[in-house]
Amino acid sequence: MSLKVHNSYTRQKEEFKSITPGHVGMYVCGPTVSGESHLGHARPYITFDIVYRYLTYKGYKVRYVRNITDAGHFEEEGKAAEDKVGKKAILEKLEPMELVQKYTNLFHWAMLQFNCVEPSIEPTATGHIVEQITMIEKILKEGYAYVVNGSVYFDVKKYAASHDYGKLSGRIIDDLLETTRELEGQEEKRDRADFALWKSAAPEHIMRWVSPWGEGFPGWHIECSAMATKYLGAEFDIHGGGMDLQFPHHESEIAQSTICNHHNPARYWMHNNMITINGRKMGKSYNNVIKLTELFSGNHPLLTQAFSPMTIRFFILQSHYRSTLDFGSTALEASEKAFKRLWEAYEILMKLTITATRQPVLDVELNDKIVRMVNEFDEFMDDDFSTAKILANMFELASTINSFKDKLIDINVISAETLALLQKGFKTYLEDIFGLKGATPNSDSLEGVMHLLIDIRREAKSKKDYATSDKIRNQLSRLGIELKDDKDGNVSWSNT
RNA sequence: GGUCCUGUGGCCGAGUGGCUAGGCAAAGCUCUGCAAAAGCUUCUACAGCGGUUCGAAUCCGCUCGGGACCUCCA
Repeated sequence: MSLKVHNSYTRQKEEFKSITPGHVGMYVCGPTVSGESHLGHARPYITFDIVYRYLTYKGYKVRYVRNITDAGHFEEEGKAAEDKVGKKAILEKLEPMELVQKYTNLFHWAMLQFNCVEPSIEPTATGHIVEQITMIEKILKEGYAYVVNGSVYFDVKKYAASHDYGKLSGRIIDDLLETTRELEGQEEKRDRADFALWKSAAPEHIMRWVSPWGEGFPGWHIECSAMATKYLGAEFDIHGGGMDLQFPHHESEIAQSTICNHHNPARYWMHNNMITINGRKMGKSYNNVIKLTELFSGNHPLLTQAFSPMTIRFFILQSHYRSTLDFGSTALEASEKAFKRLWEAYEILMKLTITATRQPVLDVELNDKIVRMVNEFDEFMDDDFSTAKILANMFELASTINSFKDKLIDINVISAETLALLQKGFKTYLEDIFGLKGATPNSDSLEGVMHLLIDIRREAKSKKDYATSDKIRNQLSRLGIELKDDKDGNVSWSNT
């Protein structure tokens, strides 16, 4: 079976073939650590975490590079240059690097909560100023950039004359060149479509570096090109990021890298869609963001309760990464319940064993159905990472699993091989590929206490002392522990 | 204004022209001391109008609605 990936560059699903057999180089645009991450940011990191995990599952050795943007860029190109990081730092009376550190730590904490695998390399923009300057010099030498007042701009018009500028984002170069909209302070640029490779720093600009063109700071797009080139080479396999980065960020990256390295940088461009609220993109400019800390604590007017990182992760997995996903408290509540049910079924599944002592009578139809549905996991995943379809199959299988447990269906009607396949399929997908986790295991002492309480309750019930038995059940419920009377007389329990 | 995406049942969401996605909610039933959990059943939708086709949620056209990008943006 071969993996098919939707390539934004060609707007088609293409068979994935890595440049170096057995190896994959993947670059994903990481966070700008000048503020707290919100729900929208979680999507690419979780999406590409799944991509990374799946490629690994398929046997590839993946070098996953995700940058940290810690260099302050201009707030709005052309306007009085102001350092995003630096400006806020003054307000908060912090060193820029102190601020950067704080939000980097917070970001790492969030990634840990989401159970995202750490990237192989997590380079910072400030740590690669030299590489960026070197790259700009190369572009200048090639004749595709020009210097004005200590700033360097990329000559888009010249590039477009011989290259396909706008292909990735579906932009028409003439439109870009002819757009009548006037922005202030654009006089330096020869053309409106040009973008900065290096910006001369105004005196109040805190973050600044010495360069051949004077003190300044790198343009927004160059860091990704420089770091991707350094760690993945002139041509690598996958470049990922949010759809909103397609233009101008990724388009510019292609232009820079192509001139510098004489190579289209990435074979496959993957873009995740946005998370929306009431149909509108979640973003700072819309003032509708829900920070991850707010999500985890439930401390936000739009939230009815706190939501765990795994609920969020599951929520994201239930849709396809290229579709918009509409956030809502009710939608998250649904995901929370669904995930709980699925995970409990998974735990039950892992404890199931074939118990037949004599030759079992196989239910061929059920066997085949289970085998087919589990085998579809890979099939769906190969089809541009259709995680939602896999979950749909899992829910159908969950009913069967629960029926096995409740003895509504005799476990012995399926073969040991089928059960093993089912167990392996669930484990591999839920844990290894989807990166989901159940609650942290309970301590031995709590297990012991629960055992005792369940025992006392059973005794009370046998004496028809329902006052006592209900008291135990209700008090535990208040503590967030749910008792479940199983069909076979056993009592199981779970933290809610 | 330009470029592009999108409109699925109460809600969230899969959907490659023909076969019930799935989840949550709701209702009924089974089980249960009661409940919860679990299982089973019900709710059969594709914005509107035309067209192509034996057959369309899926292709084409128009209309209406929503959104993204064109500026920092996941």
